Amino acid sequence: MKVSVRKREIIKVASQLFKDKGYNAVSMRDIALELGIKAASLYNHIEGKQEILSILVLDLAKEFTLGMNKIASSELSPTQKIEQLIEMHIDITVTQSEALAALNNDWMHLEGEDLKSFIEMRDDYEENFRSIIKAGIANKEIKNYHPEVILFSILSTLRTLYLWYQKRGKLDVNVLKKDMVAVLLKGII
Amino acid sequence: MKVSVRKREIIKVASQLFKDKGYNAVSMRDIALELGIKAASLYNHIEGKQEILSILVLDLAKEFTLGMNKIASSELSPTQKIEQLIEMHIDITVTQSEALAALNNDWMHLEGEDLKSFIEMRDDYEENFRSIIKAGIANKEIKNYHPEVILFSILSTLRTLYLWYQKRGKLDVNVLKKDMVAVLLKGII
DNA sequence: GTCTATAGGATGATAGAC
DNA sequence: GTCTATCATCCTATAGAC
Repeated sequence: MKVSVRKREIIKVASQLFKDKGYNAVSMRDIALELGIKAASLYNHIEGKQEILSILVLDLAKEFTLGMNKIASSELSPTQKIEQLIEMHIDITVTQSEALAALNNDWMHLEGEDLKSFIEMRDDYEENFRSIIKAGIANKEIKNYHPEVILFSILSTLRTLYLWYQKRGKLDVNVLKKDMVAVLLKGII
Repeated sequence: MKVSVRKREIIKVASQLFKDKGYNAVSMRDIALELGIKAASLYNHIEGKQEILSILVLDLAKEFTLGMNKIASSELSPTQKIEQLIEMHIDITVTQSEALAALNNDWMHLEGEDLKSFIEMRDDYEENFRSIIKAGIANKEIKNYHPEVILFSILSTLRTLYLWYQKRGKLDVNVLKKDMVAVLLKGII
């Protein structure tokens, strides 16, 4: 799995364009133009447009899966696990917001096995998160609301954080983590 | 502003396709196929593909703007205003999830004045929401966290609710409102 | 590693018959 | 109101020269 410098450049440039306009609205010519070369030259480094999307989405999905597995299998309490998950999402948002945009918005344009394996990873991730919440409710650490409402409320905030962090990016990451954990866990009133 | 029955059918079918695949991945031929006619026939009812997107996104944006203006200018407390906003989002999610998907994911494919007026409505909406939160903090009704974190956390949950409601759609709307208001306002622990 | 040239197909939209 | 036929343009990708 060695990836050349040029290939990494292509993926990076493409991810920035995907973030703004979406996978389908970005052409190989757009990507090439940004790199100062012709579209045909891209094919010396990558197999095609699909490969760029697969790398972006699947690499990040694997990173989320690894992080979740580590946290889920730890000895922490449910609440502490959720705190760790929130912090993981914030760290990934700060360092990989472009790939996160592709994962959120363009995963449906994956094809074949790539699409299947993405959906499987996403479903596993949600199932792990759901189990942590349910353990917390059983535990009395977490209030007895509908677990799906809790899961959705936290996940949707974390998943779209990238949209907002770029605009309000001046906010210190540690302040963000502290306030975000507090708002999501303890509410606002 | 009279809209023919056929035109409404076209917009409805298109919105369902846009929701699944995104504006750019849906062709006029796809829309026509779903209606059992040829792509060229669509142009007797609509100006073009762009018009479908404009109607979907701008009509819904205007509905949000109206709802916000009514709530913001009421005599309710900041917390009560936020409750009303949450309920409004849930009602719109339940009745217009396809248009909501377009508003969330495809607004950037609007052009010219339509794009400008959408962005203006969206910014106004957020500014109104922000003011309500700040009034609540000044009021001591709402805890003194970073207002942007509170705003983002609530808005991102409400904006992506349509993604989740379709999957877990069996949940009763009133149960959803009750639990969602509680989770967002009072937290989970 | 980049180029030019081009294949082969999809796209949004129009003209004009029925 | 729908059709067939078609245009002009864009798209991803390949072949082969340099």
